[in-house]
Amino acid sequence: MKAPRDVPNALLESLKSLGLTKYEALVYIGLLRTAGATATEVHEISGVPRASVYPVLDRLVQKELVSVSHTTPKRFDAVPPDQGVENLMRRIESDARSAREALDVFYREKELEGRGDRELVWTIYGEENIRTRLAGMFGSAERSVEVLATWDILKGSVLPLLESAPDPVPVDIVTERWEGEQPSRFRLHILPLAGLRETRLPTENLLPYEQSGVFLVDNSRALLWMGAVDGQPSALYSESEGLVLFVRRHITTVTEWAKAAVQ
Amino acid sequence: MKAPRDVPNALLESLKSLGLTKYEALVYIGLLRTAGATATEVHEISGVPRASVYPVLDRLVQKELVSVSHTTPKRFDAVPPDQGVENLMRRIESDARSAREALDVFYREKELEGRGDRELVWTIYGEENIRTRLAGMFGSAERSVEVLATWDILKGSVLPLLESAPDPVPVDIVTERWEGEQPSRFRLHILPLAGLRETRLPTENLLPYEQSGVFLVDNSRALLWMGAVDGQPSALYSESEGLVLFVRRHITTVTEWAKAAVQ
DNA sequence: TAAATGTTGTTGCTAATATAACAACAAGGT
DNA sequence: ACCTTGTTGTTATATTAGCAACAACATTTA
Repeated sequence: MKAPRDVPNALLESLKSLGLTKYEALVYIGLLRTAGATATEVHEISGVPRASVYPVLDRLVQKELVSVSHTTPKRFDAVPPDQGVENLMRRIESDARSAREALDVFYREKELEGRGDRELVWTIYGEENIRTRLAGMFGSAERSVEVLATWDILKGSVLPLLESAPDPVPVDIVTERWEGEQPSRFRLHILPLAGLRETRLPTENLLPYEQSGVFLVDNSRALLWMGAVDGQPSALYSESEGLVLFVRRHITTVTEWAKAAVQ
Repeated sequence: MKAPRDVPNALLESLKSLGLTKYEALVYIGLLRTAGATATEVHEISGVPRASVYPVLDRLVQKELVSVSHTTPKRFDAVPPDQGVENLMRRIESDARSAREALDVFYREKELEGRGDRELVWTIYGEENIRTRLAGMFGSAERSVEVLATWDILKGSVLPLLESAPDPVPVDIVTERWEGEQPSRFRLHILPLAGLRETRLPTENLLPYEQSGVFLVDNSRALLWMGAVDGQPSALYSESEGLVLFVRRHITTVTEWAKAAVQ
């Protein structure tokens, strides 16, 4: 009989987050390695106590991960991984749907009451969240959109979002280089960094980071993309006068430097 | 201050299966209903003990469900439900991917060793699983495919699968009616049930069920679709001589009856 | 200014619950 | 008589939930 050869811990964790317990995972994996095992064999292969194997198998059948024979003793067989994982995901996705709907009810209530976060500075974690916020900012712009960011960030994450800015609103972009054709939709300001290096201007402070940038909309809402600190990128968002003013000045200053350098 | 108004239990369960604990769910929901709450306010709104609120908020930030302000005291805000649920699903889907890959490794090992389930009868639960098995049967057919099933099951689940049968293999279908054009790819045998009713033949035993059918491939592999017993449909699958013979005779008999009735 | 009060954020401990593991046994087959 | 299957109840163990106490700091009051 096969040994209850041990299972990578990462796999157990993954299966747990798909809704299986440790035993369910072990039994399913054990069954994948055999064809039609009895409960006792399942116990031997998976290392799960024999008595626990019965309820576990019941649950796995319920979850559409194993099928049962009609012999006595019963024999069990695993559904192929693709199929099985899909069966699990179906349940989870349906949960996600209903959760989303129920949560929206709560969320809508808040929308009515005005937002009181005008003076606060928020930290946003995760690129997805940052991009969503940026899209919201650009989409609701009424007078101006100003972007000062490294090319990598523009290319990878920001440019598609800028499309959502309303047409009449001017979009200023300051960056250190541009690949591909220069779009007429935006007002581009390229910083000749290579050239600047040779002047005595403090170029290291111009665009000193990889993957960073500042974004200002309507002179009233600012977002600071801080790049990846500990794995996932984070950003600051604020509508406070202070931070907006800071960003306002920062962009102006850099643009002025750029002009000076070109001359 | 808002009351910790209670939360539908189904929602808590859904969020749990997305990987949140009860507290995490309560705090997230509480935050959805406010704009920028301090830890203490979160405690008041969600009903979660104040001391527990801090670690819970940490975890929610980690999971990209809430953002933090930079004030003292810190203020917390929830990301919108759509976004939040999507962030959770991203983790789960990545787990699903890695689990599928890891499981496949185990599964492949078994593929090599010949299948020893020739004499067994398997119960398959869930329409998805049944259809997968049927697709496998049809796809690997070498000499014959025979189908005896009610029209509802054919139309809803089986016909698309039959396309996967190799071209030279003859496909016989026996059913009680046919909507749409009759495909030349299959040999159709329509049972004039309405007419049969008036004879003294035991028509009730011909196609007595809703949503049922039998499938036979190469005279060696049979599947009995048993319809929905307790919610989800189930089926028997077997390569055993006994069951195959039974199905063989069943199909033949019904076909003969049909001929007799037409005459 | 100093004491009183209140709030934030931490730490460590206890209670409740879900999961895991074991022991014992009835039913049936050899 | 023996072995195996399947069931039941009981005991550990881990995770989650809940509580109490406190240091740090800010705000109020005498």
